[in-house]
Amino acid sequence: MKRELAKQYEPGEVEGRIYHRWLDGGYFHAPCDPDKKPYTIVIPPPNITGQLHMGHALDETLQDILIRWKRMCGYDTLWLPGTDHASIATEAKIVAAMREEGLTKEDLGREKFLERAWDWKKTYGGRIVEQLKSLGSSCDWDRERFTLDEGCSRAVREVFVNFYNEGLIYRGNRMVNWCPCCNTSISDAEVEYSEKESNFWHLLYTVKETGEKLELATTRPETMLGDTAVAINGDDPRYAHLHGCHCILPLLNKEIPIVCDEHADMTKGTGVVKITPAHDPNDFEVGLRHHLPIVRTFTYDGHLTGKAEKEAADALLASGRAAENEPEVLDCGKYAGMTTMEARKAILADLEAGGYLKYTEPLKHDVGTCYRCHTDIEPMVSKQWFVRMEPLAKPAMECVEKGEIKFVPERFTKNYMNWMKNTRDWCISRQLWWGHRIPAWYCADCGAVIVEKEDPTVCPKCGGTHLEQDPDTLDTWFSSALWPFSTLGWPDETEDLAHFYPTDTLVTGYDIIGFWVSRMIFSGLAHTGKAPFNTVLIHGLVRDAKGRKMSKSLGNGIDPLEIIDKYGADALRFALATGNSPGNAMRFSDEKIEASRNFANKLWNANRFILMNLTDDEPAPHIPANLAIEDKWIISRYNDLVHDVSNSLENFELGIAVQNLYDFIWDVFCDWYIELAKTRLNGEDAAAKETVRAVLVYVMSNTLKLLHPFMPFITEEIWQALPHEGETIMLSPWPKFDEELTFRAEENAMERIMAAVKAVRNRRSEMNVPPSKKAKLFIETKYRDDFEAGRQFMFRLAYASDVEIGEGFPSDGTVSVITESARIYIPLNELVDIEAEKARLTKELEKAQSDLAFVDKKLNNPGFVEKAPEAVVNGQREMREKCLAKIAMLEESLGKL
RNA sequence: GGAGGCAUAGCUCAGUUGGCUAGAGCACCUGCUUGACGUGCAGGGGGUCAUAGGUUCGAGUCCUAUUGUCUCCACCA
Repeated sequence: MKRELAKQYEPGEVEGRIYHRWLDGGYFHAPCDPDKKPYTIVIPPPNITGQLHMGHALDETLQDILIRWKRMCGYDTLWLPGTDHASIATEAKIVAAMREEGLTKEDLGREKFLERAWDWKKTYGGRIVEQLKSLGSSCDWDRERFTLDEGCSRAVREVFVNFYNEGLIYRGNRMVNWCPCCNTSISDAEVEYSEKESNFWHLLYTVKETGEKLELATTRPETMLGDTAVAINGDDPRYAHLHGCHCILPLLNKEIPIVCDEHADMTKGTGVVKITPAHDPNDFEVGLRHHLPIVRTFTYDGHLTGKAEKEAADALLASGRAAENEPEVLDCGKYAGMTTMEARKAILADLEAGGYLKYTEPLKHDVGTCYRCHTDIEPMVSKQWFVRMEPLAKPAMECVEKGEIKFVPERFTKNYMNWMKNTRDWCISRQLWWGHRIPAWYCADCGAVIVEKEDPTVCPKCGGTHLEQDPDTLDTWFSSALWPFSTLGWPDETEDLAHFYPTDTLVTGYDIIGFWVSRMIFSGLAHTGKAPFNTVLIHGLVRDAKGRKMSKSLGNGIDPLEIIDKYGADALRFALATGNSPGNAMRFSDEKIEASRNFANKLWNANRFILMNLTDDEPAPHIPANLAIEDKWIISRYNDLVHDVSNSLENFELGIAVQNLYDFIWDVFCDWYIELAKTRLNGEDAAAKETVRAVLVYVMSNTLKLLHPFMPFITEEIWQALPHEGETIMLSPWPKFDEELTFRAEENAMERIMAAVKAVRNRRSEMNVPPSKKAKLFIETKYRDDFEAGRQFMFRLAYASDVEIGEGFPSDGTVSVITESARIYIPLNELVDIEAEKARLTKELEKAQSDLAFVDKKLNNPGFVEKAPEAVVNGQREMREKCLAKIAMLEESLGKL
């Protein structure tokens, strides 16, 4: 039982050993026991390409705290882990690696490419999982999932087909955000805006009918070849005479109509706008309203279109199978094949030469970029698959309005609602290979579109066998949206699904409320009829010590693995939980992690002390008979701690729970109780020794349980070394607040003794009396019993050589120390300066009198006495009594001098 | 343009439904080989809680405005 512990805590040696013991014990596995209440969290699946960063570390720490706490509370607790295939991110990395070898996707072909991708997943997907383990995450690894595994893929297919049949998924030509670097469409949510320097180019288009020059400005002159109209506002008096007229498009000498549209804002610029339906989201809408031709002039990889592209498009249009809004393609002639930037230069040069460029105005504006590669986004009309959002968003908003899902902190509800309200149809197809392939087939014979759960071989319309599957894959977030139920076996009605779904708490950063949280909510409601979780706990981002976002480009990222290596996973977790309040950003600094490491070490040493005092056959934790006053005090304080920590956890106030634990362990237990305990431990009374050992073990082992969710490794290691019952602290029952363990009278008595100790120390320190110089203490008090009980502590804690409790002590050659409950004379003869004593006591008296005045002001206010809660008023009355007592003693002492 | 956060000690931040005269860590100053710990112990200095109003018996906490700062969303011919 008894074990020597090292002088300093060495996390490296402990953590791996303990984690394996937990794994071997199967403690993380949720049994799916129908008799127990479930508590479920699904992990936000990290990307397989990812490396553990501080954001993950925070996210996982918060989840593990909740999970370990609920598990100890007796829930059938499931923390379901897994990873995300991260289509764009992964594909981009593999393509980049292939480029090193001089290979392209096309060189390999789809099948070989996917083989590579799966190899990649095997290598790196495992890495992030191992990193999660090093944090101490108590995930049920038996249930680990991957968004592209068989089950998740089946769920994706089910959802796609159902939505398609319900008309909630459709395919069409729409304006999408195109990334010419990733070569794929991306959703609105995936566009990031950043400010860039550019220009307004003021162009002149000639009006055919009047010959006048119409001035308009553009930031994107390279799109002008695709202009199919010029818009003015119908109410604009400046251009009333132009209704029904036409412009001659420069360079192409093409006639295009002047249309009246509300999009043209009279107050901006000249009030004239060029309309390029194929390459601008607003212009696309204008084009639809006025039935303008849609003329595409860019290729999907960011070049200007030429003869080949035009011929292909013409053929499609001629075939009669083109979808609605199928764009025409322009052969851009001399500009064909140029990149958009090259084309901008060439076209501007030609416009200037032709006298069509009036002037250039410098401008800073926000440009949309791809959130993965930060290439400028090209708005393009393109044929894609979309999810119709309006019918899905409605119930998703209602469910949050009705409180079925609660955001913590609440203010993020607004964020969510805002996103849901403004969202447009979700573009879900991606021109990528790594992902869930769209389950749609096109019949080459009749052009039918077939969307089915099983791969079709024959066209159901014409019986033809020339079927071709859509080459595109789905947005990564399409499968993540199903994560809370696809991972539990949906669409099958599994036991896991019945028991663990809906899940309970979702923990994530505010940055993916739109990407992920909202999509899980509408998906859960649409497919399972239930909200996928009841609480969304939002945390902020982890920033560096200067408050900057940690990022690769800044190179200021702190690697959590290095921190674990140096300080231990417990210290990292504790640092991340400390001072963390929901939704707020937190900075990570060396001081913080060092403070946490020091705390772990403090805890470790407190237990070294306990262990070195225990006997070889120390009994299991229990509350012994014959408790001393200080035992009742610490047990009562501990009991309050149980209440406070439990309460804070219930309210997701993890930072407050951590603070409570820190203060109790360090200030209350170590700095006071252990010191108080030494008196008996070093004494000769065997029975008293037995009692104090039992109290030390009882309070410590239970406090370890409260701390366990935050610092799982060290608490397990110490708990095992102490007398204990059960295999692991992980599965020991969470302490309960017990009315029987509240001893307020003893708490008050101890407070009086401790106040006296502090006052003596303070006085001695002020007078520069070293601890080695002991002095006798004369104590006058009306709490005689309390001080009799506490007299023994005066020797150790207040440097007393002797203690006398009584009355009428001499004031000559002594200093008097006055607390609310006692006057203590310390004979320090040669050190005493009567004048200084007078001055000090006078100052204290003034302070006490002003304190009294402060209290009286409140108590003399009828409004306060009538309206404030009784407890608050009584508190003030007690305070008044204490002030009066102190004043009386101070006055008496001054009188004696 | 819309929405939201933050503003508290030299620094980084807590402060739970308004209720003892505002706390912690770090830094700073003074003591200490106190038989668990110097990653420690004891003591100390340091804040008119951004500004101005308001509600209330009572405001760091709630409301309004202002200033500074950060973030998100939208728009940008």
